[in-house]
Amino acid sequence: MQTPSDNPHARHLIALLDRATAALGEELGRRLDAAGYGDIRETHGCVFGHIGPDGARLTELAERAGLTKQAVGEVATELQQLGYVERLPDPDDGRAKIIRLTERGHEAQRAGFAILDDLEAEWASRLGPERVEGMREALAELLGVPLPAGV
Amino acid sequence: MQTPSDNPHARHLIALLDRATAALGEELGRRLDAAGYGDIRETHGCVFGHIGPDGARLTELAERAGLTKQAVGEVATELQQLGYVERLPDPDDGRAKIIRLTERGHEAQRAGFAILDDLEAEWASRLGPERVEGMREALAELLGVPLPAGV
DNA sequence: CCAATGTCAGGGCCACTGAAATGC
DNA sequence: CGCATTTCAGTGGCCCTGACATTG
Repeated sequence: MQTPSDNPHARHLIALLDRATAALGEELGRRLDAAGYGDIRETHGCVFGHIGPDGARLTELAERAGLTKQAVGEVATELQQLGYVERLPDPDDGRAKIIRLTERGHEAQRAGFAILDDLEAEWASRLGPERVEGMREALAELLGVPLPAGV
Repeated sequence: MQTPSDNPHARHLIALLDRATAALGEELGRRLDAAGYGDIRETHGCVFGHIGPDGARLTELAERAGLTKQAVGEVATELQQLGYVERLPDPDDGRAKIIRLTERGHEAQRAGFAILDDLEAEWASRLGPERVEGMREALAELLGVPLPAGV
């Protein structure tokens, strides 16, 4: 199954990048499921992936994820019902609410990040660490994402 | 706008790969639009990206794209209405139909591939060709996509 | 009065599952 | 008859635009 390479498009970066993203996403989902987080889907990444220990505002999350406030708000509501986040009034701004991970939310985030680290390590063991790091640096440079010097 | 890097997730390959895919896809759309193909959307790639000069069966396209026959069939119907493909009965198999690019369809496919080549060349000029080729080879190896020796 | 925050309502795109008609 | 190919019908996920109440 999956795309055979009997067509020229298979070599295009957009195809390779897309498939690689999908491969990581699917495996992440599988392992999260196996780890007891079967109710977490890929969409939820717009919250888990951009929220820090102190929580964040909806607007902030939406900006970081490149999505609308409405879209992220819907995800936040779902994660709230699942018990992964809570909404607290912002003491400094009556309009805003702080979206914060619950204890279980923190566990899920750590589990997800750990799985992603594992997957990258598996890639590194297949390709050699330099090639994986070369890819990360190349992508970060292209996208303008600063990678901290120390790792 | 776009994802700031004030969170650890920004360094994860899945985030970088996803953003890179989106960046290429959006720019492809913009340039196709500018080239007079404003009615072609990203979804159409499941046909344009996997169809050869002799056309292909629906089942074949679906397999290559990793989508269901129904999904690709809907795209094919839309592209047919737009005049980019035609459906011909398969002379060897009464059940099947051959989906083939029309003349305009071929032009569009060539235009799209040329734009993707241009975008990759622009990346190469920013990063150095070795780094882009290194990325392509790394991804192809990870995904099991054989890259032809020549090039 | 204007801007920012979050939410409600509605819609569109996309790809899925299920079921059917036809031909091998 | 079993299986492959295509298509019709229905559904759900996901993210959008627009409008609104509330607060800074």
